[in-house]
Amino acid sequence: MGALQNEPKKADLQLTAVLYALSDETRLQIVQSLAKTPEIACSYFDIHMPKSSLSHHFRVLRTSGVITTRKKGTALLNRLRREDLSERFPGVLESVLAASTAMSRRR
Amino acid sequence: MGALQNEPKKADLQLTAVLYALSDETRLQIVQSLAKTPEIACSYFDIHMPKSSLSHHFRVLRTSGVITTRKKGTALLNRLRREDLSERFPGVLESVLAASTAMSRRR
DNA sequence: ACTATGGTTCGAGTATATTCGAACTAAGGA
DNA sequence: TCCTTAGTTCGAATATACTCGAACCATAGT
Repeated sequence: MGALQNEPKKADLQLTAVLYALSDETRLQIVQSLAKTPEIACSYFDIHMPKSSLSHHFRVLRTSGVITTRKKGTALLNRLRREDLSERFPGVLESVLAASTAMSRRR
Repeated sequence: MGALQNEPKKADLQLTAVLYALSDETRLQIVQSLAKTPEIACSYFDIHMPKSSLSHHFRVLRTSGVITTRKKGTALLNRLRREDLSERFPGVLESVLAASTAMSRRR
């Protein structure tokens, strides 16, 4: 509880909040990883960054409604809210994901 | 010149910058208006806000590459960079526009 | 009960954005 | 030439976000 309660319900998703959450390289990187796997723990990312910073970015993603987090033992498993997002904002997550993976492939 | 030179070339468009520019209600409102008309002057919006603030938001849209601005007499005409954006980030602007007009219709 | 793991929260410092008035500039019209 | 229009730029105030160490809190294992 606590962190997991800040997730907005589907009807309360705000487009601007979602776009803001996605407008950051680190968070986009997290979202890309989540797009490849159903559920991942925060610790599973090879993003070199103090855990309090990572936690901050996960919270932004969580409170904006991009991801959902559930407890599994001692870890927190994160999942993209694909269905909710594509119902409320069809194509947004999909196209951002496509564009961002296209960009990271280019480098 | 000056303001109009800050526009990034198509190849230099940054996804995060575009998403950031779109993650604000005022700017989204501007983008929605621009989507309905080919070109509009800044003064043409019924956004009640001091002109220096409006100018700021137009600059964010301009420097991120969402809009392009050209001079026409004493006014500046703004246009959405639809083609550039959909070539670089297919579907992003389109879906954001669709979602945002859907939201503003709801209120 | 102790310890380790995987995270969150707090707090402070720094950086970045937003707001807005005021001064400026360029172009058009009287 | 003077005035107006349409917008930019500057500067300062305020607000918001990011970064990160330190302290904290569950849960799992020993």
